[in-house]
Amino acid sequence: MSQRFSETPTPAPLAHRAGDPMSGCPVHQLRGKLRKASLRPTRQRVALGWLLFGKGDRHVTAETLYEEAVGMKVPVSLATVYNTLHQFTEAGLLREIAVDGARTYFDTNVTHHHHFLIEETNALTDIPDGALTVAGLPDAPEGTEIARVDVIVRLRKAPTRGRPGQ
Amino acid sequence: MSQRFSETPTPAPLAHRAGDPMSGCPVHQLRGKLRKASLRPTRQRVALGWLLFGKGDRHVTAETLYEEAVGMKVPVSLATVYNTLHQFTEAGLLREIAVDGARTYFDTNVTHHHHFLIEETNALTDIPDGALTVAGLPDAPEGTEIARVDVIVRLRKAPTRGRPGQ
DNA sequence: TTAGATGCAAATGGTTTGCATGCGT
DNA sequence: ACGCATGCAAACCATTTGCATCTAA
Repeated sequence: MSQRFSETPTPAPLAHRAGDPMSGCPVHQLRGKLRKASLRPTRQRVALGWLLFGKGDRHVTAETLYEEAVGMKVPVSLATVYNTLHQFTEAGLLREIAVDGARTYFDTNVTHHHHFLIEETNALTDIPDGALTVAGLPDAPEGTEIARVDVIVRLRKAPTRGRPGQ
Repeated sequence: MSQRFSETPTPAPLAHRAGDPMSGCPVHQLRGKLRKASLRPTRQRVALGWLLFGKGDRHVTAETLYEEAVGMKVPVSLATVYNTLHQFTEAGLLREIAVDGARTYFDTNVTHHHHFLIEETNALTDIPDGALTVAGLPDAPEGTEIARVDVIVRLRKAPTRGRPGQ
């Protein structure tokens, strides 16, 4: 829900009004964001950025975002979506998450947090920050340091109780 | 290090002497294991089982195991390795782990435990059981229950200190 | 103008699948 | 002998890459 652009000084975050990705002032913020990351604010990068950062925390795959862009009449190719997602990730604007062997997810929430994974649909959700902590981490093997701790809570449909299982 | 065949009544686990996968009595245990899982103890299943369970806890990929088998002169095809790994997993003899978007790992340690992932080499290690615990799990979204909690501790090479970084 | 970005299509790499043959029971 | 298991090669799918074209600066 809350935006987490820890680096954006401007009080108003990106969300402005949904609609034409090219209108309004938030686009300027976006262009700034991109510039700061040494990424030219091209048409497709701005459009994808708009889709990604314009409506709160999201978990997308390349395919997902591509179809969304196509649906919004944004002219972009799948290859560019992949490129852009990776460039955004390198720039720290996105976080890459690999939970199942197949798809790769990108999370617009780059703060430290963990995830629910609904096993049936492969849907990914943020675990509300706060409570969850990992205790008793053993020390990293020598010569290494801990880069990150990822917790995936795998959810399955609860056992048939009131309603018939599907 | 320790074997974890909680269901095997025999005191001596599988390890016997490394060498011909077809010799000795441990093979009988293996055949029994397979039978119990309704898997015909065929030459390649027994051989792969031997490779997997004959030397303590392991993390393999299909490719890894395939090459090991080929190296041991075990006649097996890659497709069969994939099949076998999945069948063993369904039978509860292996645990499947997806940490990066690419390969899938299989862990011979099916007890509840977590993993180190060395980012540079993509090597996977068990985190010594015990200390590590996850606290403050939020309740699962309605209609779902927690199937499993996976913790991946990503390690990166420690910052250059004594010796030059590579 | 010019370096960098995009689009397309072909290449890649891990994994799966179909079907003829082989082997455990 | 029967039927599942195996092997091979082709199919698959997400992702990457090469290269010609385009575009932001």
